Amino acid sequence: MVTNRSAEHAKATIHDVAKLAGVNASTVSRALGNPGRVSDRTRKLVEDAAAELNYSVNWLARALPTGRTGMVGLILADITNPSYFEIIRGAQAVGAERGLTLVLAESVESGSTESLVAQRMQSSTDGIILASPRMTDLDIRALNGHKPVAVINRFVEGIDSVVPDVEAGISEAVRHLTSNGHQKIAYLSGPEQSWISARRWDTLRSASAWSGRETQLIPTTTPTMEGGRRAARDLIASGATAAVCYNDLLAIGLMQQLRAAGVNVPDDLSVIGFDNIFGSDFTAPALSTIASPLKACGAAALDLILAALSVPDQSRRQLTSRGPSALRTTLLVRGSSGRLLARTG
Amino acid sequence: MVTNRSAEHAKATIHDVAKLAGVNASTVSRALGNPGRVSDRTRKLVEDAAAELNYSVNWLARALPTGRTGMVGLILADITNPSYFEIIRGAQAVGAERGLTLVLAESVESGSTESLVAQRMQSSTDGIILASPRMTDLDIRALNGHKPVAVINRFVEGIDSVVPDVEAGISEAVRHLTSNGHQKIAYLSGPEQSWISARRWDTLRSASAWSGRETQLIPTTTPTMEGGRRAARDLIASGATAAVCYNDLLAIGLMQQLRAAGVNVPDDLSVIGFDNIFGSDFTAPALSTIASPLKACGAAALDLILAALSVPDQSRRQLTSRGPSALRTTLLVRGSSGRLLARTG
DNA sequence: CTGAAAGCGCTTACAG
DNA sequence: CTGAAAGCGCTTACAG
Repeated sequence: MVTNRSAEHAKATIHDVAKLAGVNASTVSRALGNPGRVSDRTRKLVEDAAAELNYSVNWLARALPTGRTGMVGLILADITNPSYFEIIRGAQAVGAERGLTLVLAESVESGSTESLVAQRMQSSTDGIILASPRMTDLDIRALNGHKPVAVINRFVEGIDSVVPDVEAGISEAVRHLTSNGHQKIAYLSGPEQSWISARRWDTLRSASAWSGRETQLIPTTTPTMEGGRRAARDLIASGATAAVCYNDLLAIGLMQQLRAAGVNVPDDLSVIGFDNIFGSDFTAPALSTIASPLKACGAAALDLILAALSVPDQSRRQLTSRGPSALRTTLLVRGSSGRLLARTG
Repeated sequence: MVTNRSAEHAKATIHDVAKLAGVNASTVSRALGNPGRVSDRTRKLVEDAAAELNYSVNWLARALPTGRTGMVGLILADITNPSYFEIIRGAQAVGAERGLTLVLAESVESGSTESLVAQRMQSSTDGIILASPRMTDLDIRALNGHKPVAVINRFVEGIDSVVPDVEAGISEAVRHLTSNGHQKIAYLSGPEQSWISARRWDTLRSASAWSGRETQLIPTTTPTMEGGRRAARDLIASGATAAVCYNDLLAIGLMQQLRAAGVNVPDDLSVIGFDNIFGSDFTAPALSTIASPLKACGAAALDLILAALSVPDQSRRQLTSRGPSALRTTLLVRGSSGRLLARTG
């Protein structure tokens, strides 16, 4: 198969339409953009000419004078990680609805490349959403200088933030574990630069302390299944009978390695994940997890950008929730957590 | 928390840099863009000024005269579907490497909205990748008029196409099933407009016929887990003892419903999926599936765009492969398929 | 090597 | 209601 994509008719511009319709280019612009600021007759004329020439606006060119690109950037730490898919979906859904398209980029878990990518995106987007940012508060605030920025899973002073309420889900989890006889709870942590991981750990620790339970931090190398597998040894050595993980990927990898090591879940050890990602209910046993309203977070972040765009120089909001709300986390008890059997001591 | 995002210093332009450096704007442009076409001394001058003003190029403005936006569009049928994640990853990876960023959009399985979205994207991207397109060949060719287009999972005459070789995986699957005693094989189909689904069905049918096996098409409503659940009844009624599914989502949903109906997989019925998506090995039993090199497809598509961009008006290529190659499909036998036990008869 | 000019495709006050 | 002009921030022949 051999074909040529010839130059054909170069794309029609506003001037071609103007010539065909017998009006000025500025009139074409108005007829197409602000109908109502033009007579019905000329609007019809222009529309017909545009249709005949198969004209469609050049969004890039429009963006230069207006300053509006119609795109919003979404930067993720790792495109591979299914936790982000729901965030993408949520943002994409409200974006599509409001005529905005998403521009995707990835920081590969690095604060500096995140900074770079964000800077590059800045000129071609109307705003940027940072999902689980790895860059410093300072850099984030600097970014916010020219175009609105919204962050997910982190509070940054002066920046629109959407953070699900972790407390609800974590205290449910602690209650669930304590009522099932667990005395020592481990936390498989996320990346060092992750604000939300620190937050989850703090919350878990205080909730456990409040119930008189011991707790231990188990560091991990990466927030992936591989990271979970590698942390299994430390977990077993810790003597904890339950593990709450920074995310489901860690939890799933952990379960794989535990099984390989002959540790039964949940009889010997309870495992609880975070996020309720796609597939977390496929595992055997199905993974208990603290569901995070990821989709709602994505949607909320886009809403914040939209709001900042329509009312510029306004005070920033921070979205989260106490009590029943779209942004609460909740515990999903499935098969991987429960009463301690084998190693009760 | 209340802060204001003040106007601050409006973003520095090339003219600000020019003034500070004491040169003409065109010189700044050259110094920053084509170093070498400028004296070392002025280059240094310009660079210092740019650094002092924290100047960074406006990509939008640059795109207008050059015609290069630095973005490539990727249109998916359904962002929700994990099958696409690897395509995104593959494209994203080579994009990042070559300084291109991905713009994402979704057609929600509709040819007409796909067309619309593609048209809108056209002006702000250097090229467009259609992953499993739902639009007509005609529309795709029209799209290709101005900017390069590449399609994945479909052959379109005159358009760069990347299609994994389905035959390898499907004939492996048929061999696997026949050697395990299956006489009748069903195919749970994908969307009507899906070229690749038709292709898979054709291939399955002829491979089965060649082995003297019967085959039957089972239509589905949507290529999702829900669609798989809904197709279970028809499958059971069909009398087939093995089902090959258009994708893993269908297969996983199907397995859920079969279990609910008391049908044992794989003893009563073998199930084989397509794609090897994330989580397909979490199921119990783990899903046998025909792995598609999705990531390689995404990367290949981006490569084709890049090639078309660097050598314009060239003849189009169609990537696929016979024999050992990055674009072959292969059968992954896991727990959901095997020898017929219960209903052998 | 560098400056001045024209232009990329659009929008938007400003007159009339 | 409509036209002519200026401008968005950049690039790139064209002179010199």
